[in-house]
Amino acid sequence: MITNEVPLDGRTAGLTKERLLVVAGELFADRGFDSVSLRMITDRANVNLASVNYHFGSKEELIGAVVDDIVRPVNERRLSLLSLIDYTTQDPIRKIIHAFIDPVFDLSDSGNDDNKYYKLISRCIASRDERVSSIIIKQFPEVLAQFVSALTKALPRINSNSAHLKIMFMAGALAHSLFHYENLLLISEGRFDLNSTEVLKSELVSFLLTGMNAS
Amino acid sequence: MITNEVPLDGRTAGLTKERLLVVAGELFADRGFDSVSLRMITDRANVNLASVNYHFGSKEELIGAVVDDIVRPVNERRLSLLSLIDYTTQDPIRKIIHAFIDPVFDLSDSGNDDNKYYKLISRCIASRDERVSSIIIKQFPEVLAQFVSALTKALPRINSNSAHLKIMFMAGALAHSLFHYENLLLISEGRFDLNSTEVLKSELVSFLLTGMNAS
DNA sequence: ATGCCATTCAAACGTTTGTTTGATTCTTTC
DNA sequence: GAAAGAATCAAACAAACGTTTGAATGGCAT
Repeated sequence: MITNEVPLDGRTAGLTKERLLVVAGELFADRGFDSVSLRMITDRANVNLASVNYHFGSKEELIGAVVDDIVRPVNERRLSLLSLIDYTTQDPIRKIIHAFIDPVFDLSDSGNDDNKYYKLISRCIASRDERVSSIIIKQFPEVLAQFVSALTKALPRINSNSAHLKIMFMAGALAHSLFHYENLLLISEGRFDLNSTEVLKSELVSFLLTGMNAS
Repeated sequence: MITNEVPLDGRTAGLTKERLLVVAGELFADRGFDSVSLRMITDRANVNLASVNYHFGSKEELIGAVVDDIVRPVNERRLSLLSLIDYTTQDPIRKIIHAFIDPVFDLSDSGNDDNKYYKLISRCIASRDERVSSIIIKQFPEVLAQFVSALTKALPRINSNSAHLKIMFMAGALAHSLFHYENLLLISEGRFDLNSTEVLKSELVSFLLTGMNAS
């Protein structure tokens, strides 16, 4: 047997590919997927235009890689946190909510509030772009089903329809507030003292907590 | 004085412009603003390609007209409903919520659940596209401020930050659930008996109602 | 040193995009 | 009926896009 493993190892390789992922993520977060051209990405990354197609095959696959890179770990962490919940203890609903939103807030870029990860993940969650949502949709039914199941355990009286909808409400509130967090700061012109997303998070949790318990 | 009013009256005029607005709205609702080309629009509307630039000046202004046509009436109706609230009576919060979401649900296209208006307005509300959000942002601070004020009247103990955020949570939950309503039906493969958006609406109201009252 | 292979590069490709042009058609007004 | 102006039309425009090509580069094993 020949060692066909690791065909592209780390001589200088991986550097360009990595840089493309990072830069593309930054630009996508700021301007969306369509408005960003490959030339913007490769210029800013100081790599050749053709390297996108060389390393990823197409722009669509680059988008897929960027989206998957940020969405997959979030969903895996969500399911992981969800599986740890002990429904016999107090306040399982609060834990369900944290299982859903914490992996998103934990994407924080070293406490920087102008966080590219926040914008990018909220763009992904709320995306109406077919190329993006096809990736989300691929993972989300499993996530959705698990959270519906968890909600049913925590609230035996809830029906499936209601549980599904409540998860969607939670996803929407999370994505929307996270994306427009900056705008909120601007609109308020200083009157607003949300000096960190911690305030946003705690407000969101208490909002969702009571909402989940709604009849 | 000459009658310079009504320079373009209704001989045959207005027909093409109207048709463009309608068709563009349908296509934008389905595929987003970027993915839809002027040729798709003019072909489906059976009008000449150049008529977009003739009647609207540019694609961007067409988008603006479509968005404004659906968003402006909604926001005006919201403020109108809000101004009618008597805060001395019972349950003012419920009325605030209805003032925010009813004008959206009332866009219903003759009871048709596959509603282009729902998709379009939720695309507008949750849009991360600069061309769209610039229009939304132009109107929203006033709407936001009024609803924050209303919330403060109904809940004297609430602070401004919290009120701002809760309005955003409401907007996010509304837009997200409305847009993914169809997907929810698909994912559930029939187990889901949300046979009308009425169920969605009532679930949303009760979710928001308790959320608004959260400490 | 040689051959090999992954990577990079400049250049060009073919499409599609929004937009503009100039002629034509139609309606209204005098 | 003739002049005027609004609206429509086919055609072409320049620009930007994602993609492909073929040569050049560089490191590594033989």
